[in-house]
Amino acid sequence: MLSKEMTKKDLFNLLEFTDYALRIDDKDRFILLLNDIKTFIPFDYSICALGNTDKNSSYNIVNMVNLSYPSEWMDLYLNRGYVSIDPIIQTHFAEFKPQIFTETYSKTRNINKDFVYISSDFGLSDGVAFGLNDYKNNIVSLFSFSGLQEKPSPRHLHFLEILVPHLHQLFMRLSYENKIEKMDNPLPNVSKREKEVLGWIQEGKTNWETSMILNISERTVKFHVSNLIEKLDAVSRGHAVAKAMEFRII
Amino acid sequence: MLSKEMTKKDLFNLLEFTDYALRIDDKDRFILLLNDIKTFIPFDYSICALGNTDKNSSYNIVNMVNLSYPSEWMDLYLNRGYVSIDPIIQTHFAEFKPQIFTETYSKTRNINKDFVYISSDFGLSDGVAFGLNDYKNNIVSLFSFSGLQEKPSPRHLHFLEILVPHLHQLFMRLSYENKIEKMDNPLPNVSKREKEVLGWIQEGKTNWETSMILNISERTVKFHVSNLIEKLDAVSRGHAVAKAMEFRII
DNA sequence: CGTTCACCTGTCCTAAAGTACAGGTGACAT
DNA sequence: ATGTCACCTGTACTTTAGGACAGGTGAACG
Repeated sequence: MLSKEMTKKDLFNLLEFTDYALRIDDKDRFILLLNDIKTFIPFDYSICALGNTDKNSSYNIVNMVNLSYPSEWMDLYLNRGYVSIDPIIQTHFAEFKPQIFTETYSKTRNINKDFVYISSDFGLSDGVAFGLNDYKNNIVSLFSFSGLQEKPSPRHLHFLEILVPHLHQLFMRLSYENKIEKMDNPLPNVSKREKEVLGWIQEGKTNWETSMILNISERTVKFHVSNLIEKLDAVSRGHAVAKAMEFRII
Repeated sequence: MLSKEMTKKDLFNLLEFTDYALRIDDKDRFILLLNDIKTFIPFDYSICALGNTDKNSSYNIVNMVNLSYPSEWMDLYLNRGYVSIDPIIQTHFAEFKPQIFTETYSKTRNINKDFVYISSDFGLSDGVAFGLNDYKNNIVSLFSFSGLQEKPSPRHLHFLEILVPHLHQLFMRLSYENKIEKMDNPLPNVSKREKEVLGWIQEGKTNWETSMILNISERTVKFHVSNLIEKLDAVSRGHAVAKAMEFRII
């Protein structure tokens, strides 16, 4: 698959890109990196999402990072529930292969005309969508680049083929580390003292032991634990620790 | 840093390498990948390790994967505690930069002659050591390639400079996911039923609720919980869940 | 100056968790 | 055939946890 159209400089740039992808550790730099793809493929808008796929072959988007899609379009998209009629999304989670928007649109029957017209109005008429399927964890990523300044060429697709696995891994890593907030799922706001208490619960300390360690009364520890259980929407201290660990609060 | 000595084919191979590194998901393939580095740099022996560094600038090796170092040498190395006198290790965790064995040896004062002679007997007289420092998590990786068939050239070092970050990330990921067993820390052997119970504790269920779910008596649930607490070296159900999550048993 | 919020403390009571001791079964391997 | 192991169950008892009350302080902010 060593394409002749790729220059040595291209390959070097790609290699540098993969190196950056390893080192990035926050959402902001992730966004900058995604923007850098413009040096390979000229596009105006991009967005990426992680979707959970479960056994009954349905999906739900758990994470979405909008880089540059117009906010008016995003509002429309989310409010009108376009996520459930978007042919790109549907095809992505069903067939799971790279797509060129226009090709998918022309293949899709019963397509929602409004969706196509309005997206076209926003300059999103053509684009490419790529992603990876992590079968082990039932997670699918989707990277969408739209507002292309030229028709997607095999060279562009080849670039994406190389880049997307790195983007996928990076996106997964940042999501897993809660560097990217989940949709409709803001992290619980746990205070400093509560985290301390949580830490000692995690170590298996009883309320009394924790009270001795922190030099406060046992009652106060119980108070913090109660608040933690409520904040974390848990039913017991053990549950609270488990959820806090899931959220990577501790 | 686009070296002229690098051919287009080299860059392409490196790019393919980075792609493989993303997809690997078990220790065996990790070892195969490390072995593939021979196509870039000819060596006979290699080994890699992860070390924990704490505040007081000491270190301790937590993970080690020996690919091809002679087992007799490894036995000697571990039994005689060479890890604490090995100049390569000491320099790695102190100065933290790529090393060429012979250079480090010549710079090191009070060097243990036995160590150098014996390692030389095993054909490990020259080699290169690379690694990355994850300051955020206080984890350092070390990749050591020895028994070089030629003197390490700038080209070789450049290859490693590109490869090592990918190896580091892969090694970290597999260790984190417990795909690579920790040294002297075998994973507790938790039975299937115990895992079920553990899962429900994690969900915050009480013993009685769990007994209803699993169709067994509450006493039996308590029995399993007790065994879990013992196996996981915990002091309470909450602690057991926390430890199980750390070990990635659940 | 009132409001909000993190933090702290108390009593009383019930529901869980956890421990000690003492058993039983069936599967599978040496 | 004896042993090991995952799995299951019981009674009786002590310790913890957690909820329902009802308060307190000091710091920050508008």
